[in-house]
Amino acid sequence: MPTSSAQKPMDAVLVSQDVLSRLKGDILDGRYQPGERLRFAELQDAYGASIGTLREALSHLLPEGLVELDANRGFRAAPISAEDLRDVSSLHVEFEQRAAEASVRNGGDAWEAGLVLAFHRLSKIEVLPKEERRRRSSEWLSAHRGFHAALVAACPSRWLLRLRGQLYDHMERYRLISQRHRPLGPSKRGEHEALKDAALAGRAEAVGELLAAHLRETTETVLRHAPQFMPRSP
Amino acid sequence: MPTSSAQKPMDAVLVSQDVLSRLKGDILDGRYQPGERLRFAELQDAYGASIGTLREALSHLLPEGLVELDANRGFRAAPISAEDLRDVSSLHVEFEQRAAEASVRNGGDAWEAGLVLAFHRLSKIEVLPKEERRRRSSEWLSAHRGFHAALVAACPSRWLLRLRGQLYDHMERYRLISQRHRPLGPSKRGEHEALKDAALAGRAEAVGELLAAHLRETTETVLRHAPQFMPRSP
DNA sequence: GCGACGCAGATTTTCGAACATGCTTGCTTC
DNA sequence: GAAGCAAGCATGTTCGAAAATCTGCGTCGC
Repeated sequence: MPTSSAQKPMDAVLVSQDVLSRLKGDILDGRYQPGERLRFAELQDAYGASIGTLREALSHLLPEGLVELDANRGFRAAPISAEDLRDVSSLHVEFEQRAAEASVRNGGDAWEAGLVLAFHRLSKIEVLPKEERRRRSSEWLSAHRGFHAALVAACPSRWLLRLRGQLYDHMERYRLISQRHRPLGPSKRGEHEALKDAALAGRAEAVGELLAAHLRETTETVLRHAPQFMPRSP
Repeated sequence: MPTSSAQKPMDAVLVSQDVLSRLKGDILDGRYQPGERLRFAELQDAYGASIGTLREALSHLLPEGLVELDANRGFRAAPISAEDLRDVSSLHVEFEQRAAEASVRNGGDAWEAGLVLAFHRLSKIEVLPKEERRRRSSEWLSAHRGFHAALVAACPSRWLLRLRGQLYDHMERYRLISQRHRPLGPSKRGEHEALKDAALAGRAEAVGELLAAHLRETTETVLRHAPQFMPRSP
């Protein structure tokens, strides 16, 4: 059941786009239990859109693998499993690494500026005390996403970026779901800074290795807490 | 403009699913010009479904990258370019190769049976004279898709398979679009047979290499004819 | 003559209601 | 008492029309 969808403003031009981004955010947040049925009546209350519009948004999420549909039984939030997590993670690490290395090798002034800006934004939140960081978690989420996006932004392969994006979403979902069942971990500001510095120094291979380690550690943490929120044993 | 959507029966339980598969097929076929606007009035005539249902199907195609949407201006068939083709192709070759190798190493009896069956179905069409093959191209298309799907079916990574599928679709689109501007090439029955034999013999690496060569050659052919159907120069 | 304004017409976007389907419950029957 | 059936309810699916938006064209003013 949806606790509440925290977002309220619609910056999107289209209602369907607005609903889509809020719905997607809520699924990534774990506001809907994996496997939980997504009933239109509840969705209408939560997002204030008609059934048709909701259907459109859910159909968009279908090929991304965030919801599932069985005929005449409606939509469900996609299930999770340790096996799926390992699958997603291993591909995500690889893609993120490849995209980042290509990005560093290809990046120009605009890319550097974007990276510095994104790091600054993220850093400002990560230096705060743990309590404050927890309160502003949605801000951190957006900044963190922005930083990693900025890092790979100069990758010339549009398709690598697109696929990376899909995998990033699913990893974020696992991360957020697990975070509801464990205390907030320590800030990773140091790792992000090292990433930024190596990237600006043009050390593509170093960036790739730092990134892989950074991501793998996160996956390990999530897997370690898996028994608390996963369907069956890992 | 849609010449005509050849399919007629709806085997799907849901109208929206039926419309989706027909629409997707027609876009892959190049029945809609890349970049062409997809007007609801025409779509209603062609598929006999309401606007809402069509919108649902188009929304599904959005994250797959087969259509694009700009606010209040409707949907368009995704554009194509030589650059995009090279991007899609290089990732597709790699994924197909990795999935196939993993599949061969992992495959059991059911996989072997499926592969033999799929090859048989494909082979029966590919041995026909060129004229006959041209007439039954949609049958060949389905059989060809089935063969390559059977080859990678035993790959244990669901995500590798999913991403491979997305790339396969886009490559098929380029292949079909280019085929409207060039004569039908020679049958590739030999290559498919070699692929099947190597796979059944468990020679994973050989399968990967044969497959990569097989796919790269197709891409080369398409690129060679690119000036005839691509927006600007290759 | 040129540009801005504004009125149709066409098109997209959104909604609410009709229709179909699946599920549950209570009844009947063996 | 249990199995099978049927009616009723809940839910998903599809449609057609209303509201909002854009586009093209003619007109007016400078």
